[in-house]
Amino acid sequence: MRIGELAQRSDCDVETVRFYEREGLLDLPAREANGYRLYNEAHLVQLKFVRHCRSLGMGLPDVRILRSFQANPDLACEEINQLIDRQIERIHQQLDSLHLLERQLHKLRDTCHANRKAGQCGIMRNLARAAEGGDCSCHPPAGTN
Amino acid sequence: MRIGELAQRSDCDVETVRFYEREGLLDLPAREANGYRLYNEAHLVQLKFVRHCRSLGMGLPDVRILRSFQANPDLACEEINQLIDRQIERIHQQLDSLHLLERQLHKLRDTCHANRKAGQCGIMRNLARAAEGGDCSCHPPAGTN
DNA sequence: GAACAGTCTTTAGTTGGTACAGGGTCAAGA
DNA sequence: TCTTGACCCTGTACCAACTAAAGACTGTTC
Repeated sequence: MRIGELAQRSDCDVETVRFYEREGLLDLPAREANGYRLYNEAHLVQLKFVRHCRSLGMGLPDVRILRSFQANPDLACEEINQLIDRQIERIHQQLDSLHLLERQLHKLRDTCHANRKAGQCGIMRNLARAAEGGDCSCHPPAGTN
Repeated sequence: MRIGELAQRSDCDVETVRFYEREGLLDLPAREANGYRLYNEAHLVQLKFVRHCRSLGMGLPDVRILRSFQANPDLACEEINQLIDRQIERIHQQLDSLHLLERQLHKLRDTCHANRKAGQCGIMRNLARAAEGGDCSCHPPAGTN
């Protein structure tokens, strides 16, 4: 199949396929006489594998590592487990900081509901107060929660 | 004060200050005879304002908008409220997708605890099965939860 | 033969900075 | 006077993971 069909069957952009090829995440395809890339079912499986890993939030270096484990199935899988554990840890940290951010934004939002002039807006006053070194609603000093 | 002091007092990198200047987020400073930038306290407040907004996850275009409201305090603040509401909505969406990701990664992780060969590793087999079009533990078909 | 879809390579843009390279400035110490 | 070291300057390249576009070629269809 050509690149368009491969991309369509893997729900992936044509440009992205070429990008993965450059990044060494897909085996090089054969070429037709006119230079067009020619893929087989194995390429489709490879590409779906990469997309699946990406959908789990893995970076391309990690995907590359997992691909090397596929190529060498006799290696011990401990590194695979650690790799997944690192993803989980990363997600946890992101969740923590996003939860904090959510609280901060809600506190800030609660300082203005009316439709006032910007100079009287509680949100703007909060942001300005913080910039001048004072306390803001979104980042209250410890113990004031 | 010079750029080094400004950066240090705002807990910000010198390069970042110059970057914000290029991006139009800081008023242009005066220059000493030798070309060094010369800042005043107003610049420090501006910079802290920008950093505070960034710490709330806002993008630079949104910070630019808030700065324009500071410059025009007579404008209606409705747009400010909407801007904050957009941040909150964005955070909510990120939280949702991260929660989903977390569940998926935990399910995947649960398929291998032993130290096996990569070819027998439940994680690798799951990822490979998904790439071949089958069901994986991390993305179970609807209703199989 | 002309339109149009598909493909090719190469290059640049995205976000919010970070990191040089290669040079100038200035005060303190030998 | 020379040198060291800290600071500053501009301009450019780099990061992730694509995305888009320029400019050219191929292939099918009417």
